[in-house]
Amino acid sequence: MRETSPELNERQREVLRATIRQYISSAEPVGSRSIARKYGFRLSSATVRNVMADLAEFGFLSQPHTSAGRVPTDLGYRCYVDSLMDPRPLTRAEEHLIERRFRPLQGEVEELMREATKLLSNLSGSVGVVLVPRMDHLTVKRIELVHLSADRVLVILVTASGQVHHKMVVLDEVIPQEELNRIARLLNSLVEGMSLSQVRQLVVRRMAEEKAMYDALLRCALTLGQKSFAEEMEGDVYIGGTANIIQQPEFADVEKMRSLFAAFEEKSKLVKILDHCVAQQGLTVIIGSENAVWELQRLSVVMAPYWCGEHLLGTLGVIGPTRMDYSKIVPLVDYTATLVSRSLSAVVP
Amino acid sequence: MRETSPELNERQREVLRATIRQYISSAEPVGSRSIARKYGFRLSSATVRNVMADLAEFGFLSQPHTSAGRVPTDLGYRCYVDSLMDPRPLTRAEEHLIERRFRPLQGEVEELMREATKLLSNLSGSVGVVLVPRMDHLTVKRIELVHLSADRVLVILVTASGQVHHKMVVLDEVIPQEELNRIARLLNSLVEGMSLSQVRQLVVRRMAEEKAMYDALLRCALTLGQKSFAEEMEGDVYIGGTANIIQQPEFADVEKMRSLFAAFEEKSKLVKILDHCVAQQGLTVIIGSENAVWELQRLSVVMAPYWCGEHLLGTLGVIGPTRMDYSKIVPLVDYTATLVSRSLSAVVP
DNA sequence: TTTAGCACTCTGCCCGTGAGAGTGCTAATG
DNA sequence: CATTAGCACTCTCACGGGCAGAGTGCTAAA
Repeated sequence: MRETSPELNERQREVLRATIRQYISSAEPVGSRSIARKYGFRLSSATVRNVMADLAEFGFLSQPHTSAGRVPTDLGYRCYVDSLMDPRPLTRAEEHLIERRFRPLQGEVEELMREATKLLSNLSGSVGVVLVPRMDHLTVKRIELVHLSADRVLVILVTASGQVHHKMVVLDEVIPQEELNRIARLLNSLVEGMSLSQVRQLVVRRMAEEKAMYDALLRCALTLGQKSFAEEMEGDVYIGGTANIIQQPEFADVEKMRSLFAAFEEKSKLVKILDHCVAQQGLTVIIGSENAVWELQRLSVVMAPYWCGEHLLGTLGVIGPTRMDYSKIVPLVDYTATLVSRSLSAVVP
Repeated sequence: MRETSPELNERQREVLRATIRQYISSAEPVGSRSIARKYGFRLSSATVRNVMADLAEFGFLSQPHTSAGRVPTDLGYRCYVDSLMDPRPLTRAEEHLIERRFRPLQGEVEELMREATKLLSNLSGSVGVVLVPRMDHLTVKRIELVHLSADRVLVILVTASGQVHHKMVVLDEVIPQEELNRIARLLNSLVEGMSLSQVRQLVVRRMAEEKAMYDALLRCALTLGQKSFAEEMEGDVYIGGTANIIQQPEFADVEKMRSLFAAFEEKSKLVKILDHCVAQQGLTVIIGSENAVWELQRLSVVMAPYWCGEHLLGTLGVIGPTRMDYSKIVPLVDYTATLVSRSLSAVVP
């Protein structure tokens, strides 16, 4: 791989584009003849052969073995995605399909996420994922406390976007439900509208102020708050359409596939990718070996962030073989992210 | 298949048992020689051969082709599970492992379920599932109402076992949070301690009594209750270790595998099995073609119910190839169900 | 009733062969 | 000088024969 990839002339670009398109649809090494024919006979196979040899030397194409056709490298795909492909926008029908499926889910956040993975996987033929990252900048709508048993309290947190999280907290002392209600009221008046990270700061700060300690109720509230929100809430991952990836010819290798599915189950692995992807604030394509997670080395990821109002909430997208149809999937992910953002933002006025 | 399977003599039983054991561990057709050798030379291969021919005629064994070894049929496994195998109890170490992993999860129901699928899949080498069926007979601990936006209210339901469910309800009128709090208090006083199906009945009955309609608050409460609990809450399914099943040699067929994974994603399919399984009130083994869901025809299911107090909550178990190690997995599922029940029952005193 | 022996069958593997696809190189062409 | 036609070469893959191995079923002997 070279530091500055050499700029290609028009013909080289044409040949590379045609080769990759062909390979994406056929999954088989493509020879010079079939490319030459695609050109409408304007070039002979021999010429194309020469061009392809150049492209192979640049590192955009490779041969499985001498005297086989050419296959795109990750670098080739990168070039294709960055400057060669022309995105094929969704059809009206597809847009309507997506819209129709999202419409009835206004405010049902979990359902919305699940539906998004389904849509993404169905329309792309790959795996759809939706990532809800650490929720530090979600705003708190309300906190409820429910007395479960002697020393156990269930803390329920509702965010402005309608998500519900709960956590069980074990207390040192027994607090009856009546008292819990008072504490909840106090807690709500303190934190409503704040982001979670602000809440965490607030709790720490107020705990430090010793004068707070004279108010038993406040002390209780702060202790509870600390126990509930001390640790960062880890992100959630929705995933759908894993069955799709089994068919892909690149997954004949059973062991590769096993480790891939194991990775899908281990959510933390997927959150890793997210971090890489939230950094850039727009649609991102990660191709094969560019991926930090080794189980995904043979896969590509197309992800786009989605928003709730002006808060970045998470990212969603598609995981599939590097040989995926980028020109179709990129607009799909883009549009889905837009619609999910719109749905989420509609709830908080 | 015969109506009354012929009772086998001791030798036939011995041979069948040895054959199935051998096949379970090797996954290859087993010949008469290897069985004869296992016997400690008490029988010649020729004799075993005759016995196996009988067993094949009875339908307990079959041959992939003439002059190959024998393979157990579903009927053969059935016989093995019912009367041939001797369950191999968990080792102390395994029991402790399970106990240790469950102990810190007292009351964290969702976590407990997830951990159970992990344990089941790890220790069995197959897929672990936990099914929480329609929750009609869960008792209500508390209901909370949170005002989300103008006409949207989030209804949060906490069960006695510590599960949290929520649902968004769209109202015809705007109800401020203050009012919601009053409604919630009323609702709680009405339904605390009832089962969900009782709540549903109550709401219907009270709605019918016209006199209730004069009390605006009560009317609101009932309307809300109806909207929240009208439809049966469908069961939830936790599933883990799907990666395990990929390695199994019986899943070389890609299309079979794809449809299987699609079935795993479609939870409703799995709930079907549950129904079949809750009917019998103990540990159940469903073998291959006995299964009603066609995607699972080549698989076996070992499931056991678990309880919260004296209420049957759901079932959990293992899905794997028919060639699974029943004598180990049956005790595993049994013990796991016992421990999950104990954990769940510990919360509600 | 059990066992030894034997002929038979079916699979899986190795290996050589040949067709097919595609390349790289060279020389001819516009 | 870029392009093309031609050709020898290489590599894969599918096919088929041959062979070893495993296992059976049957028969006859113990």
